[in-house]
Amino acid sequence: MEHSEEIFTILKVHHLRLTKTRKALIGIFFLHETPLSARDILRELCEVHRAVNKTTVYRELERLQKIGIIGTVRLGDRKQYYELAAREHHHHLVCLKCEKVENIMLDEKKLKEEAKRAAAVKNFLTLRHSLEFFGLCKMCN
Amino acid sequence: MEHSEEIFTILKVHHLRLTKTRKALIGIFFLHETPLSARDILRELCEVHRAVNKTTVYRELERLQKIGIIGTVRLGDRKQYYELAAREHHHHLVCLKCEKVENIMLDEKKLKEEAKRAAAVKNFLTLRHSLEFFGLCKMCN
DNA sequence: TGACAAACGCAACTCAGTTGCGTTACGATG
DNA sequence: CATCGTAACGCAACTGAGTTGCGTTTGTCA
Repeated sequence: MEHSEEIFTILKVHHLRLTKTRKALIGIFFLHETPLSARDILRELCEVHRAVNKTTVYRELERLQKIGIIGTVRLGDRKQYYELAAREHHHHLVCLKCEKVENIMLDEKKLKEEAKRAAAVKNFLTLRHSLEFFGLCKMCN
Repeated sequence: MEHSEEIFTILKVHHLRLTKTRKALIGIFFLHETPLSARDILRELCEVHRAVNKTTVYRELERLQKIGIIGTVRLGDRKQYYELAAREHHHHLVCLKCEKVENIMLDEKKLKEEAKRAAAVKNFLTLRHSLEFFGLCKMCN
């Protein structure tokens, strides 16, 4: 949790207070390197911290996203998942059996060139992309 | 709708009857080349055809998916989208402003190699992937 | 034409996320 | 240290996508 300090200053800049809930919530993100759902976070907050309302969690996630501390991903189901934005750009391997998620780093140069070329034909300006892989993890295949 | 005939034989093989609703629903997919949500389909069915219940639409979509006539995609929101599986493998450009969706074809050779290499390290067996691009379309930028 | 299974409609439900509103508490200022 | 404004909070009620159970209707085949 050595990066917490700089996060706390980011919060200050945005006039966000350092409440117990917020501190605990940010702490949780440092304990996991794969994306978490609102439900995951709510459960973990209530277990290790104290009872927190789901509305608070959703509002907090929205705020942290807005100031760029966390980012969101979709992993095939209808939930939204959240992870620290500071981590290096990566993609996800999602196991269809046990639902475990792993991160992978890809050399995307070729993909980006190709995507740029294809999108340019349609006059489309790409701002971001989502790329996830679904299959069977080490334990499940 | 020239491909309808072969679809009808696929239905027969799977003991699926040729009901008015089913025929109309399949017809709708031939009228659109970009993915449709259940709500889109329900609306269009009720407009051009007749009142259909949403449960029927969801069950129908599930059946057509099971026998491989349609496939599903996620486009960033929490809805599921459906499109004809027979179409060539492609990806989507999603406009963040007007929400319009366009298809693009990509040469994925390099991406596939790279993904295979990265996944192999984790002993992960990739079965499918999702790759969508988000940005601004021709009209919106 | 009758019978049987597939298909259907309806109502009630789940699950993720949102909204309105009244209350609590952080932290800046005096 | 007291106070005051606003950020943060909890609660209850809501929305929107999708699901389930069950009783009724309708294709299809003998």
